[in-house]
Amino acid sequence: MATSTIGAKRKRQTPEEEKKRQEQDEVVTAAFALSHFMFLRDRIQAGKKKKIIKDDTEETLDLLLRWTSDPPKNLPEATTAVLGRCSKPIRKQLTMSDVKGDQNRLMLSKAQVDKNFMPLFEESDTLLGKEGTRVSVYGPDGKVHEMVFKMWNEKTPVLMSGWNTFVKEYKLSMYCDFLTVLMFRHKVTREICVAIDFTRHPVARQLSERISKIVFKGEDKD
DNA sequence: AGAACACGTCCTACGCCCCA
DNA sequence: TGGGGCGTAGGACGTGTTCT
Repeated sequence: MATSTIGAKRKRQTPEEEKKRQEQDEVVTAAFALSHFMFLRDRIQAGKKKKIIKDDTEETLDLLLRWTSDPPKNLPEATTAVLGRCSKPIRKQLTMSDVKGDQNRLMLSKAQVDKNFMPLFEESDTLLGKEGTRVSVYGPDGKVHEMVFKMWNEKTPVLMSGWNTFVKEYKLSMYCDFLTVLMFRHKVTREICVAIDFTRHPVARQLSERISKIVFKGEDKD
């Protein structure tokens, strides 16, 4: 029941297509409501302890393994038109801090950034500097958003300055939205760019360490 | 001047690894 | 086997900047 956005093209829909789309929207809305309900229930069950109940179910693992084993989807034309040297994609489940309005940042896994993104950087790039690197972020629809990619304390890679707008524009939600983040060099300008797609899954909780490891770190295998 | 926003740092939870 | 140390990711919160 995952709904991906990459490659989605706007075109006039027949009444049947429109009805089908509405049905899909209703399913997604229901998944959202269920996610929110389960999140609140978990927080109540967790009580005073801040411990978060994580999703460690085989259903979720199976769902995500099928998602990550999918062949790469088509990028929007606006992105493929400028696609130069390209990194391996990083996948990530959105967390509370990623979508919190007052944070305006997307935290990425250092291990995956080091492995997948760093080979694209050159000495002239200012990633490790205090100001970070300005990057053009291509959304699922090919629209470009200007953001800053930097390392905090030389250990935490974050995407900021514009991330908040991105979250609002695509109505991203914690836990149920999963990002595919791809870094590449612009074919003409040679600047560092990022392409972000998101896929919505019926997942209501943060993934357990076990599932994260299998699904995300398993991708590191060459 | 106060509110809102953006950014940065610190704290905590958790997993992994090593050693007794 | 289990406990202590360490590293990492996520979340909380403080501070600086901009806006009204």
